[in-house]
Amino acid sequence: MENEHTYSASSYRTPDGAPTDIVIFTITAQDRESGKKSLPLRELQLLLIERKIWPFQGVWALPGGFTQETETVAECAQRELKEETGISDVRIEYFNVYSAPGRDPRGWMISHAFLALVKEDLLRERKASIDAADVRLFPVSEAMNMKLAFDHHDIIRDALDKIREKMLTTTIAKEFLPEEFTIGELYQVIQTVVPAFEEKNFIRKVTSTQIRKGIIEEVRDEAGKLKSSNKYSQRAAQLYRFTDYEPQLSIYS
Amino acid sequence: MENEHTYSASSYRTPDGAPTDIVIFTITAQDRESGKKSLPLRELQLLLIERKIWPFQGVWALPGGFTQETETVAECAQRELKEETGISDVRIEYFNVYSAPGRDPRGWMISHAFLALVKEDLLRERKASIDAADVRLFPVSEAMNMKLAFDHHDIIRDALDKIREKMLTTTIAKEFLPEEFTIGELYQVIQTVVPAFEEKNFIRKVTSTQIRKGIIEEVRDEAGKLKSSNKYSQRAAQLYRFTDYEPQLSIYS
DNA sequence: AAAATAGTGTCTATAAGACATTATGGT
DNA sequence: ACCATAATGTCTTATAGACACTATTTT
Repeated sequence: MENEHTYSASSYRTPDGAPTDIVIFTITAQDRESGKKSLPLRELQLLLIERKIWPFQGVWALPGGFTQETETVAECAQRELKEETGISDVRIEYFNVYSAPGRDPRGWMISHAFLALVKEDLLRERKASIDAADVRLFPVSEAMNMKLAFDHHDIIRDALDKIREKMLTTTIAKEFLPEEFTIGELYQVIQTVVPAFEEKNFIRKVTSTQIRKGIIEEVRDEAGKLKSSNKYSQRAAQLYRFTDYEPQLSIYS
Repeated sequence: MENEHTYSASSYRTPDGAPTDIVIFTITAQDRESGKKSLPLRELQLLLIERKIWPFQGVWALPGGFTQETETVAECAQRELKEETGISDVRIEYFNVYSAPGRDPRGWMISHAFLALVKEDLLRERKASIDAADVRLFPVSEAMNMKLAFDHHDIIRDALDKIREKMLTTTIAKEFLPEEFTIGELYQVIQTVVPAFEEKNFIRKVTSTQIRKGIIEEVRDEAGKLKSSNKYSQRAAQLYRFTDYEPQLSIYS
């Protein structure tokens, strides 16, 4: 009877680990040197850590680590992110698995890749951990030309494709923006992630077109007066916030 | 020097396996009894196999099996699908990982779930394997009310959400249709997967609207004359085929 | 006044959306 | 003649797309 419950596959070769890798994107904003008020220069960056141990000692890599028996891979990603960079309370999203034989010199490792978009200020809390010599942001274009550990080059490429698609089809732009923002900031964030994006009448589409009307809404103060900001420009710009509405896209309607 | 290369994590607990599960959807078409020509009744179905061994002996489950060290999880899914059901040359797509502790009584198993959409006739080649007492199609609504092995209920629910989304945002409808099809068939396939889908002027949108114009094209015979079919109706309907064009959707443009 | 960003007016072509109407050919 | 499905006509309103123009406030 007990023999019936013997799991025959247990005598097979089993994986040597189920690691997670986390691709953290952020958009940095840097004020331009000209004394005048103007939109800051924005750049898409990602977070890497320098490996202190074999394999790929001294090489930059994505944060991540090994899943434990008592947690899901998503919980592992949250935990490792906290341990290695000090970042917590971030919405991370699973996007792919990497299982090519030989991808990890330590053995048979099937890695689960997550991505997260965080506001720049959250990264100020980052710290070097005992496992990493250093933690740093790199511009995405620079990271793609660096030597990276494992197949992290592929993982970053896939993550980038994914957020480009999501930037245009969902409201993830909000992950990069403050609660209240101007149309100019929103436009700039979209273009930072998707450089090819260009819409001549952007302000009209996003505010007055029927199907998109609900995505963002004007911010008003306690008295009900429209709230604006002249942080980036001489003329004050109307502030907006995202609503909870997520438009449903379709190629057939 | 050699000690430096010792993988310290190798002394940790490692997973007991990296299985794959494959959700195969098909749409069956059944002619209506009325002698007259009319559109067939279509139904979304999925393929399950009955387990012959512990755990969940005698319970219906998704096809799948254990990944080997020499293959990727995607290759495993293709191989297991072939072994258990006889289906090959199908485009399968990875969609999620299932890693909740305790999800598999055999031990710590992190499962990788794939989905595939196949034309009904491909399933005619299916066969019972040595591991499965039986292989059968079930209507999705019926499968969701059955007792299923492991967390396959969750996997199917997620797969269903995924194909509903993809049915409206990509051209996967082609996976369910013959090379040449009528607008009526296309409409019916979309509605079979997404019952809520309804478009009054469907034929016009899909054929004459600028942005969608390139998705499908009219089929012509050798002489260049428009080709039509009266398979489902008295009046012959124009035949169409999908092009290679995949529209890029955006909430901002 | 110049600069920099915000926002509106106006025009044309195209698309959406609703419905009624016509077309075709087998039973 | 009737039926089921295919396809078009017609009308109103909404959106796309282009581009010139006006608005606001700091330097």
